Amino acid sequence: MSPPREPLTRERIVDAAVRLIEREGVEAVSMRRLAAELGAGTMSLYNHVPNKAVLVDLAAERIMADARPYQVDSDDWRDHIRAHARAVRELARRHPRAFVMLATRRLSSEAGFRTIEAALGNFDRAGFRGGVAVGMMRAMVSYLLGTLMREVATSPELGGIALSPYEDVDMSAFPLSAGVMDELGTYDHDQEFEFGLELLIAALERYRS
Amino acid sequence: MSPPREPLTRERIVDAAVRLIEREGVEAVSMRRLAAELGAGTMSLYNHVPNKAVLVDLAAERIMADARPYQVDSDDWRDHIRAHARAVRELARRHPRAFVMLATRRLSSEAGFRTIEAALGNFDRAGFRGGVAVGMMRAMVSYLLGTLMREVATSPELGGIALSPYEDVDMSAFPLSAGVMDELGTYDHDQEFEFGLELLIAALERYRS
DNA sequence: TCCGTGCGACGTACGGCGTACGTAGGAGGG
DNA sequence: CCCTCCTACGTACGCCGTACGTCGCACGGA
Repeated sequence: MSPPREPLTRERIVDAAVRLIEREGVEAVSMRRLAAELGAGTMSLYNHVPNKAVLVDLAAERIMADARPYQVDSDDWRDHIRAHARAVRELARRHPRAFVMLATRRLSSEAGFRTIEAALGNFDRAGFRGGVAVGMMRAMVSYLLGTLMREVATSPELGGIALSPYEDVDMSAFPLSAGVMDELGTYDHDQEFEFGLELLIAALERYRS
Repeated sequence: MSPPREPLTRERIVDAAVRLIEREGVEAVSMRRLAAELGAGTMSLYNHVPNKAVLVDLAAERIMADARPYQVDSDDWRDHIRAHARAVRELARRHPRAFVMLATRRLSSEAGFRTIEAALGNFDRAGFRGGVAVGMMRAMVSYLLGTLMREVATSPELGGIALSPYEDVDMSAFPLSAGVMDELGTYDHDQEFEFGLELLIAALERYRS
């Protein structure tokens, strides 16, 4: 009568963790809850995973592995940078609840270097080498990290702010803000992402000449 | 004999929370620990603060209030933007353990609009108005958020990574990375911050013409 | 002076957490 | 047939946030 329970596996545990993270965020993950979701005893998990921290690490890695290498058929370095940036954004949008966690975490050396190498390749194509290329890559990473954190934080489908922020503030003290109140109160993430991206690319172009 | 205990106050509680956050980070804050630090019973705190979440909010606000308006004597819009950016960085460096929390949190409308208004003023000086100015401000905020998160996360004095990351990775697969291994393994936050900042300013200049 | 009355401090208790530790049962090899 | 080892699991400890009830004290009015 007892259905032969699927045996516990690191695989199955990490899967469950990833699902839970994507559904309710990292803070919802607990060993007890995970075990319950798997129909197992809490402590059984510890036969496959040393502790919660590395379980979360494993889940983060699994999600990271969902980053697909970008595809682009162009010789223009700008198109490569655009495609790379958009691929990162795609990852963030596929896993909004996990993104902050991913961004905070140190990536595994292997995957990390794959990304770094690709980025360096793009800057190389643009004519940037050595320390300058590293600096540009880091500036780009910073911008991506920042916009995407903001985008994820303001996406309404996960409790992000709706606002309009001018509840009980005396706007007469802030004339410039008042003049762009409509723009301040709304987000067009597609357009904003592209705007910032083009801004940075323009800066690189200018740096070249 | 008993020294007349200083009475509990919202003020004193928030102070203790701020100190604890700056010393050990938000995750170290607990009502029990805070009470112990104040020589009071745990539940006494609830006479002055409705729950932990708003206590942390209050602490965040108090830290935020430490943001000093920047000073600069120049008519050049670039200098204003530089000064503003550096002021934000100063705040992050004064409160590294709290910065991620601050960045994640929604700022109080009043302080928020003061910052926004100042930023819009700088873009106005540069000749940018309306939606374009808002877009630029957001791009700038994204960059600041990103670099400073990275800077704080990699600052060694709070458990940031030391690395050199090439533990057991086969570097021959990543020739470009291998070529800049020294640069990848070290951070000069001052220089990197300024580099990215100048990059963005250059982009704005180019956009103007 | 005495008596409410109200407020701040505190203890207890509940349900949750991560996990150290001990145990039990079954599978596989000698 | 027995021994070993691996996996699953229960119990327990020390944390957490906080609902709730109580107690003592200061203060105002009679």
